[in-house]
Parts: sequence; structure tokens; C-alpha cells
Amino acid sequence: MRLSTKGRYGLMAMYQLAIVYGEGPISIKSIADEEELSENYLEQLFSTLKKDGLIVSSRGAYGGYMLSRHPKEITVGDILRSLEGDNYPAECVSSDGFECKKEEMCATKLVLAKLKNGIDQVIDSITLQDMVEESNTINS
Amino acid sequence: MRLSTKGRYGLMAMYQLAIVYGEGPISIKSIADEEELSENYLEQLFSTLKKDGLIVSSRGAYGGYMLSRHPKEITVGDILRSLEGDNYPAECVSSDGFECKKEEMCATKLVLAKLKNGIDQVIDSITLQDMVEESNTINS
DNA sequence: ATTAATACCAACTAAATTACTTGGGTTTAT
DNA sequence: ATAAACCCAAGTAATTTAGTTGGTATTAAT
Repeated sequence: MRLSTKGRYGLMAMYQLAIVYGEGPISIKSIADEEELSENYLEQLFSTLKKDGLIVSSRGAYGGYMLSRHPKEITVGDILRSLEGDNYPAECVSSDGFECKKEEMCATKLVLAKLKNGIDQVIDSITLQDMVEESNTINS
Repeated sequence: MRLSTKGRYGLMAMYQLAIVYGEGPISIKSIADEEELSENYLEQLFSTLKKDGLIVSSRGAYGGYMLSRHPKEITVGDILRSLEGDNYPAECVSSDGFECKKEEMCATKLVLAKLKNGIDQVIDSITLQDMVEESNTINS
């Protein structure tokens, strides 16, 4: 039940974008340097995040990426679902159309559904804005 | 952020043990048949669950496995942590001694800690007894 | 005593997933 | 014209998952 590096790196990178929100685009390279991540790997994650409308890009020199909307309008859930998919904590309770063989609601499925709900409660309630504000509080 | 088959099969099997709690041991084979799982694979899971004191076994003919204590004394969290380990949703907030390179509390770590907390809240609040009772409610 | 049913155990393996890397191309400010 | 960036597809090494294989040890029933 672990997050992959996609989700983790994605969160870290989106947090960096949130910090500089409103100041124009920043490059993958600067984020990769800041967080000590692979530039090319981050690129793949950004491609996914862009496809899902969470960030926008501008090409050419002095180009880069920006959040597509205000940090308070982007949740951790938006980011994790974009990068990790919607199939947690198990296929049988995922919202992407899968159905387990036995159609009935089994005891285990009920537990997994509650777990999914608990996870969603947390990740959908935290925005990038919250992350920035809390981080400021801690480092003051 | 998906549960592996270990956690999922383990839950299913422990639920079967909970249903027959108090009626003596039942064999891996009967559970494997009931839930359509590999007998040898289940065996490995039971070995782990036994090591962690959640089940007890009796060997020889008419032997098998039983819960080590009352279903209301065993939580979903006990089972999942036994089979899947304690390193969710990421190493940097796991309770198994790992520490990430940057010692400081970063924004992402804070989020992951909240997520871990949310997950624990759910899985530690559901007992095998709850699973049995809820399942009875549904099928009546 | 023999047999059948069971738990116990270690090592092997195929498939899938993860976490990248490689090697390009395209766009744009200067 | 150049350099700095995004864009894109394919390849790959390492790890993890999900088992399988092939045994041994124990015990109830006969």
C-alpha cells in the first residue's frame, strides 16, 4: 500500500510550482535540481499532469510550467489520482470501471471500500495552498 | 497505492477463520477452495500470520488453523501490517525505523503523515467481528 | 503399523511493475 | 543563429509480485 515515486515526486514538484504561483513559468530543470530528481523522469510526470489539466506549459527559452489554477483549487487527490491512477486500494473498489468476478458485496470488499473512502477524505481535503501555508508555519 | 494480493487474500482468509471461530481448526485447503486461491500461496501468508501471533495451528490429520483470539480482538490493521508491512504510504513516514535523507519535515512528508494517519484510523477501527456482523446484516 | 490428511519449509521462477535512460524532435526569447 | 526549454516514443535494468515446485514432519483414524 505504498505510493510510487510518481506520486511522491509529483507532490514534491507540484509543491514547488505552488510556491512560485503567479510568478510565471519555471523549468523542469530547476525543480529537478531543487528536489534532486531525474529531469527526464520528471518530464514524464509533468506530461501526465498537463494532460489532466493541472499544469500548463510554455515552450522555448525561458519557458516552463505553471499551475493551471490557484493552489487552493488543486488538491493532493487531484495530483495522486492523475499520477497513480484511480485503482486504490484495490481494483474491486476502484472507480475506473473494473468489477470483480463475484458481483456480490463481500466482507472484504466492504472493508476496502471504507479504506478507499478514508484515503479520499484525506487527500481531497488537502490543497497545495494548505501545503505552502503549513510549511511556512513550521519554518517560522 | 494498491494492496497486494497478500493483504487482500489474507483478509479474505482471516474472515473465513472468523466465521468458524470456536469450532476448531480448519484446513488451508478448505479456505483455498472456498475463496478460489492457491493453496501453497495461502500457506505462505498463514506462516506470516502465525509468526505474528494472529493465528494458531494444529498439525496432522484433522488439523488446521484457528484465530489465536476472539475476532473482536483482531483488527484489519493487525492483518494488513502483518502481511504488507508497515511502510505505507511511503518509507519516510513508516514506523519501521527508516529516515529520509533530509531530516527536516518537508511539506510532502507532512501530507504523507496525514495520509498514514487516515489509513490507520480506518484499518485499526475495523475488527474481524465487525466484518462478520456487517456481512450478516447485508445477507439477511 | 499403515495410511491419509494435514501443517511446515525453502528455493525457484515467470510475469508485471517501477523507475528510470536514451535519443531524438520542436518551439521561442534573445 | 543559438541556447534554453518543452515534447515524445522507445528501450531497459532492477525490483516486486504472485505464485510454483518439491519436499519433510506430524497426527487422527483405521
